[in-house]
Amino acid sequence: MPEVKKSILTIGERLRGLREKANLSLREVANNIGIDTSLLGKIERNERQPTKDQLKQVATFFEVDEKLLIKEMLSDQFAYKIIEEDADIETLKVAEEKVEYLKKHK
Amino acid sequence: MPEVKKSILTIGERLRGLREKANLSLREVANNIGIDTSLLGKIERNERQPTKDQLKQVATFFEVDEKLLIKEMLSDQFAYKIIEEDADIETLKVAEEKVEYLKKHK
DNA sequence: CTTTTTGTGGACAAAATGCGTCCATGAATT
DNA sequence: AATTCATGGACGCATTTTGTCCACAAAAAG
Repeated sequence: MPEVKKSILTIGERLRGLREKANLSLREVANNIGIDTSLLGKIERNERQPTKDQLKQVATFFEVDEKLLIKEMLSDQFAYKIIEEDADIETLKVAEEKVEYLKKHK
Repeated sequence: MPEVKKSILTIGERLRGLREKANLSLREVANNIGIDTSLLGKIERNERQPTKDQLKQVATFFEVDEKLLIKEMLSDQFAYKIIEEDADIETLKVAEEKVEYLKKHK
């Protein structure tokens, strides 16, 4: 039973990975999802954040789960925020509790 | 040994709690920390987000730990984002991994 | 060696987001 | 009645972020 290597990737790195695995140029992908070449490049370098719609397009194009991409992106945002604010990592656990609490109490 | 009741509070609710426990009006607190009465009210109702500076002022005024307030605020933001995007709660765990990863690899 | 393709990046306009203020209103307090 | 208090809408303003255009350099293709 082979070990699954679980790599930590930013959303940009993941998108670039998908594109390179498919051996496509920025322009080819950008055209297909209807955005500027330069913009896609920036997204892959995490200089721009993909909109929900762009993520959806990419997901369909590469046939990957959109929810997964969203998870990748949000976790990026959270992680950067924690580091940027020099906040305790426990903040994320508190957030978990709050989510559960909020889901229970409407 | 008494159980400590651990309540789930938003940053706004917590600030309001502090103020009401001290029996002060919005204006009294707002004047002291140098912001508009209406703004403080909105902050307590989570209609506005306190800036870092405002949080610091509040912390000194009520003599509470500033870091704690920040944690309260950030976890709010994360939780609301998760719910708003209808994202998996596991997103927060991924974020944790990323924080640890980023801290290790500079 | 020249031409084309590819990715990067800067500058900038446009759009979006969010803060803070002013003011009106209604409820509560005195 | 008069004052204090909290709420909330409307709006200006500043900051942030998106998206585009264009130029440039490296790499690939011919």
